[in-house]
Parts: sequence; structure tokens; C-alpha cells
Amino acid sequence: MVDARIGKTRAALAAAMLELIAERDFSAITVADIVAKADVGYATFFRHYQDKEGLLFDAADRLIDELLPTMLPALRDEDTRSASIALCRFINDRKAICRALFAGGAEPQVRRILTERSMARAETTGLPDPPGLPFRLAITHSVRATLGILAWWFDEAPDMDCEEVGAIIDRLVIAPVRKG
Amino acid sequence: MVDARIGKTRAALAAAMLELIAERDFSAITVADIVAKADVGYATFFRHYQDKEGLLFDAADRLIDELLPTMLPALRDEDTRSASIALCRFINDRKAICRALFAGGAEPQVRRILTERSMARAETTGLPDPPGLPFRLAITHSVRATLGILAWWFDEAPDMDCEEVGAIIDRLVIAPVRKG
DNA sequence: TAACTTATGATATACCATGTATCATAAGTA
DNA sequence: TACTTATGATACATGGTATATCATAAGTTA
Repeated sequence: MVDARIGKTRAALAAAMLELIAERDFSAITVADIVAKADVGYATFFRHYQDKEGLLFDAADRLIDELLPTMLPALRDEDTRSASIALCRFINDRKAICRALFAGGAEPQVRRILTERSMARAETTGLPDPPGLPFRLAITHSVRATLGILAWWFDEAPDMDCEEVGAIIDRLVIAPVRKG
Repeated sequence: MVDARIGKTRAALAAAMLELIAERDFSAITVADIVAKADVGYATFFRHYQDKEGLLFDAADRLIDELLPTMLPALRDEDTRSASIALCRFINDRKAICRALFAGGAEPQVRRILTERSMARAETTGLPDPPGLPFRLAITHSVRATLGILAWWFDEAPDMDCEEVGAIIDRLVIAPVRKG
């Protein structure tokens, strides 16, 4: 059996990182900040992760695994609006971590991971080519624009409900990509 | 009269920074890198700028001053496609610096400046409210999505001409924001 | 041209964050 | 209970930031 201390330490580090990333820019967070908030020794951090990006990617990877199956139907199904609203509901149910990863100072790094994995998944699951648009542009633009709208939702319109935000994403992002 | 050495030093620093930002991520560039390429003493850098972001913002500010009058007509005029193509022509004529500032590792910082100044200018010049969209969302989304498409153009489709890219920006960004 | 002002280069220095190494100890496993 | 090992504390090397100082060279002014 794996040592229980490992999971405990990693969970403490991840929780501390998410708290900090919600407060300030990712680049302004130091390893010393993270271990202080996690109540973990400084050297211990590097026994688990190569650097603070390693910790970030670990947390982001797990979220993206869950997120992808919810995200891609909007680019495949007929009812794009329902798919967009479903995406917003998924996000809304995991607001804390999504806010930290998508709207915090780590957005560029997380977006890169999400874009790459979306492309890989879109290729293997045979996503239909968007009419009149290069495939890679369609993906990068969809991911970037969607994350931007979600960040706006978190930061400037937290009371807006999933249906409204989903409709906005459908209008501003999904529909223009899908329709020729 | 102002000392000619000042302008010479600042020009050398700006040119060096633009070269470096085109090569690698902004966060991976050190002040020592900049002064080495500019052939300027290390301490001299801090006599002109507080830090490397200060130098970046100085260059970005001057470009944005020129850019804003070309960018906003797309959100005001009737012929949005022509305005989008005009924007691409403007960018194409200043490809080196635009690529460095918009598609390099400093994109988040430059985007923040551009978004703020777009909002300020849109308010003072009385931009028509986008139908069914909060004003701030319309601006942040337009800026973010446009910069994303430009970055894709620079990095993955450098041979595409201004008319094609302008049409894409019009279809993916401007038209969805303008039409209710 | 000469006298001045000042921006610069070189150097030294303090500070902080990263990342590694070591060792005693405490926690978990068998 | 005996073991394995993850941890905390500490020390240390490295590298980037930022400031201070001083002689010099460059530019300005008379």
C-alpha cells in the first residue's frame, strides 16, 4: 500500500496553491508561500514536484480530464446552446477550482494544456471540420474565447446564471465557429 | 535641450527587448539579457525603467496609441468586414513589433493595457452598446479573441493575407458581438 | 574652444527565490 | 514490535533583482 503521508502532503500543497492562485498572479507566488500555507517543509515540495508549474499542471490535468467530455459536444452536437449551458453548469459545480485555474494568474499555462488536449481528443473522436476555418484555429479560438467569457463571469458577473452565460458562449463562440 | 544619450539608450533597450520577446517567453528574459543585447550597462537599465515590465509597457503604449483608432471602427461602423481587414493591414505593416507584443510571452500584460484603453476610448467616443451584451464583456471578449486570432496568424499561418484574416476576425469576433 | 553638466560603465553589495544535500525524527507499514 | 520511508530543519550553491558609488566619457552651454 502507498504511504498515506504522500497523499496528505500533496493535497495540502494543491489546496494551498489554489487558495494563492485565487489571490494573486501565478508568477507572483513563491514556493515558500505555498509551503507556508500548506504547513509543509520547503524541501518537501521538491520531493513531489519539479517546480510550482508541476504542481499547477497536476491539478489542471485532473480537472481537464473531467472537463473535456463536457466541452467538446458543443463543437459536435446539433443543439449547441444546450451543450454550452451544460458546460456552464459543470463549471458552476466546481467554481472554486475552475476560478483558480481559468480566471487566475495561471490562465495562460492552463489554457495551453486545455488547448493541446482538446486538439488531441478532437482528432481521435473525429470532430467534424468547421466550415471555412482551419482546424487548429477553430480549437484555439474556441478554448481561448470560452475561457475569457468564463473569467468575465467569475470576476464581473458572478450572479449571472448558467443559462445566460451558456447562451452568451453559444452566441459569441460556438455558433460563429460552427456556421459557415 | 534633452540629452541625446537618453534617447539612444532607451531606443537600444527597446530594440533589444523586442528581439528577445520574439525569441522566447517574456518571463524567461532577464534584465541582463536585455542590456547585453543592447550593449548597455546593467545599472543603466534601472535609471530608465523600474523593471522589465516598465520597458515593455512603454513600447506597448506607443503602439496602442496608433492602434486604437484602427481597431475601434470595427465595433462602430457599418462595414465591419472592411474595418477588420484594415486592422489586419495595420498589423501587417508593423508585423515585428505586433508579433512581439501580441503573440509573445507578454501577451497577458499587453492585452490588459489594450483592454483598459479600449474601454476608456469606447466610453469617450460614444460607442453604441452591443445588443444583448454587457459593455465590458463585449470589449474584453473582442480584444482577447482578436489577439488570439492574430497570434494564430503569426505563428501558424504567416502566409495568409490580410483579406482572409480580416474576414475570419469579422466572422468569429466582430459580427457575433454586433448582431443581436 | 573651453567649462560645465550629466548619463554612462564598472564594480561592489544586499537581498530574495530556486533547487539540492544531509540527517535526525516521526509517521506509516508489515 | 521492527522495519521502512516521508518529513522537517538546516545549510548551501546558484542566479536574478535592485541599489549605491565613483571615475569617465559624452553631450550641452557659454
